[in-house]
Amino acid sequence: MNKEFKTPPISPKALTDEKELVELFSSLIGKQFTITGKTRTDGSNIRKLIASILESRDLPEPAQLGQFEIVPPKRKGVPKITREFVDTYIVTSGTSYNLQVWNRIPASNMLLIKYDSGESLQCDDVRFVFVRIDVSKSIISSVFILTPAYIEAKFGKFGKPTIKHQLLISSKARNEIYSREDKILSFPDSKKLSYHILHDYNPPKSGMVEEPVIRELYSIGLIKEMVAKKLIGQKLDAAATKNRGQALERMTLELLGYKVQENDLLFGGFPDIKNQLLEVKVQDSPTVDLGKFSPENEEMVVESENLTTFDVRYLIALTNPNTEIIEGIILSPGEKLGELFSYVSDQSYKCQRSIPMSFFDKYNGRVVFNPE
DNA sequence: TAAGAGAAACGTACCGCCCT
DNA sequence: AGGGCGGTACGTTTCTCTTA
Repeated sequence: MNKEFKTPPISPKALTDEKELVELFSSLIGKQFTITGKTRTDGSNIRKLIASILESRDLPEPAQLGQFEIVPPKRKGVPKITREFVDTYIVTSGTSYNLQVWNRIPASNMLLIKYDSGESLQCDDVRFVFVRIDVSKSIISSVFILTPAYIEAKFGKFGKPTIKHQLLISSKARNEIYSREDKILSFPDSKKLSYHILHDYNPPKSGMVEEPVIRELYSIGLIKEMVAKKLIGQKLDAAATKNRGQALERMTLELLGYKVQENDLLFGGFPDIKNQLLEVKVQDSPTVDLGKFSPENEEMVVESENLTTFDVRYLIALTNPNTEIIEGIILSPGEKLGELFSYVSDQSYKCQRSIPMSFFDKYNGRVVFNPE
């Protein structure tokens, strides 16, 4: 996408008005667009397509450097097509569309661009451009230009922001683990746990989703022997579950002697195996998605036993992306993770709003702005 | 300064629980 | 039963840093 789009317009008044955008986008209707199935790629292609339409004529005049300030750090939450204050979304099939807005509260008046003139562009000024694809014909069937206020008025408020923490394991660290004899990098349990937990195996007394009791937790050393060593070289069959995280969780549970129930497996609590205060993660890219909880900051996990994210044991399986075979394992209490790997500094969050597909169906073949 | 490598960002699918 | 909501998974794009 043209770098020009990154510069905001000289003034909010310079933005192309929505009526004109409707005209512009009308050329897209019926145009061929083939979905690759790679979500990130498709989203990017849609953005490029919209950008190409916008730059087919004169863009709004750019703001001069130094006359404005981009408020959020690293321009997080600022619409990608900043010059026109447009974000693009791709709508395909299904019964409802899950609109996910990243790193800003969509309908708020939070500042995104602050001009020296005193003017500003805010979250609620962003224009949402939805491109609806008819997947059976691989064509664009309609385009919607909607404002956050309209979306909230019509479909309800956006959900609460949900945070996602990430951890990075560099290829250097990964290779160091691969080069070890047993392919396992492990650390002792936190002090709080170490005095009480089990070092010798006894079959579990309770179900995997039940609150843990310190005295019945298996030590990291024991987990290493019973689980980690056996997992090395195993293949995570992604086809079977479509979800390798669950495949790993299942294998771990079986190795520990827990009865595996499908429902329990799908229960997305924290940590995954609550009864063992154990979180299992699969990683083949450098990024590990930690979800809502992160041991970057100490947070209470089990109130009754005073256990925190620092005590949670993380089992991270390093897989070969080509073969899906586990080639290394990290076993560490949360408190140590930060010493070994780096946290993504500021977390990202998103706000969601589902929109029934019937809404998009109503305007087939048209380009509309805040219809009705 | 350009290319390549590494780090970071984030778009979309999908899932289960909860409420109506 | 069905939709809304909170949440996770996945993996590519894109930004940024490093190196030649």
